[in-house]
Amino acid sequence: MPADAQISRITKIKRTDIRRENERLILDAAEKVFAEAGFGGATMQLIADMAGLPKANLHYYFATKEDLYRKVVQDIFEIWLRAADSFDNAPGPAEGIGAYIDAKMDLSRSHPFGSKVWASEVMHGAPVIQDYLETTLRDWTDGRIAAIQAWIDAGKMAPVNPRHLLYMLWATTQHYADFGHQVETLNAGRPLTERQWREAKDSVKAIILRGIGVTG
Amino acid sequence: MPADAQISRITKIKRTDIRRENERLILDAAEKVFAEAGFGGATMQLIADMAGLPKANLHYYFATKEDLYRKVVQDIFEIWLRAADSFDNAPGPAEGIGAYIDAKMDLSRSHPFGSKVWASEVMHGAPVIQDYLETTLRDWTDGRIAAIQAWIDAGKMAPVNPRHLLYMLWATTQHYADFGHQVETLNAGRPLTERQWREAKDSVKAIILRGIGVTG
DNA sequence: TCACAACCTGACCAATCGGTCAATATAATT
DNA sequence: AATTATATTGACCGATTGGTCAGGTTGTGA
Repeated sequence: MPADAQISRITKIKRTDIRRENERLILDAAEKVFAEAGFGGATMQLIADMAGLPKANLHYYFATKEDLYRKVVQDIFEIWLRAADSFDNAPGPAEGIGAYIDAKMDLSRSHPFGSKVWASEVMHGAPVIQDYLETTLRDWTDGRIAAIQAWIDAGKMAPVNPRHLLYMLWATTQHYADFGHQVETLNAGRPLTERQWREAKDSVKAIILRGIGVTG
Repeated sequence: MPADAQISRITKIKRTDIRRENERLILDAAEKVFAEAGFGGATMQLIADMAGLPKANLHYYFATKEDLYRKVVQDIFEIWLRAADSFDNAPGPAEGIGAYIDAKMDLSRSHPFGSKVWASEVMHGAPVIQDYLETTLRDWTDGRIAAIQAWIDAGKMAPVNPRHLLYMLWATTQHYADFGHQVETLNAGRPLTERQWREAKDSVKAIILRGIGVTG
């Protein structure tokens, strides 16, 4: 019975490992609780229970609830931005936008909690990441708008408003995470299967790519 | 100075008027506070202050915070469903879906708080309106899917997956309410002008209608 | 005018919240 | 082995929360 304990006690546990592992435990639990209850509804006690640590231990690693929340939101934002790499180095909209839709849809599936935390943060006026919106996100958006406009000027796609196209991409792909519960309810209460996820991705890509005048 | 008071004191105030007016005051304030702070972050005191009533008065009209919240969510759901009328009695997808986009976009503009409350409710697992999702919403969705499928079968639009088309319509139109703060930030921090709202609606309609093979 | 019902509200309460802290245990360093 | 830095935690605290209630005010129908 104490076999596990024996083993884990034998393996050397370094200081840095302890910190890294506990911070990971806490951040994962926090992401889930913040997503399911919102910032106001989340409690440090609930996060502690889910992380399997005493509440006081959370405050050892993260001074305040807001600090913990800020870290969760920032982590999500970075993952979210990294999906934008799909956009770059693409010869045309079919590849660039197609790959971006795939990447964002995959993120909605793999990081549903993070997506909800982000949505909640923005919905409540972005009290924590307002500066990111005004700097990083604005720059990123301007860059992609320019890229899309270049495709339009090159005759590679229909002359749609690039900004609203971006909004449509964000909204549609994140819908499958943020409104995942609704999607699941309308799917006989069952999560989307592998096949259904493919169908969703294909449907979104088909409508949007045709919508911007790109033949699949 | 007490002129106003005089006037309002002269006009007969009926019992039913009092109840109706106060419930309206409370519901409007609640919708805004729930939208901006979430259910957990909202406080009865804050709602009371915004409504200009003592906190105890709120509990006279709504027994609990959850009762008040439930009423807010149900009201939004009905308004939300009513926008679906645009869909009906339409000869084809160009009129039906075009009008639906217009209606939902107008709702995002006129009822941004309600949209956020709904989004928040669904994101948190629909603890209050789960039964509505399983009955009313499911029926409504099935009906529209059948209508879209009929259009497809009649050769009036491209053979896209009707369900995912609906999700795209919901996601895109509500994005302008739920992520309104982000949209505003990316618009130099200013709310969309009348002209910009038209541009948004036209862009969404253009991409989607072309995306489903309907020539504008 | 009167009696009743609806409406109003300051004061209060138990429960829960985020956060603190002193005491202890564990690992790293010398 | 001794010392120091890091990690752990139960117990605690002031503040805030949703909700209650007794006692008052106001409208209404007889």
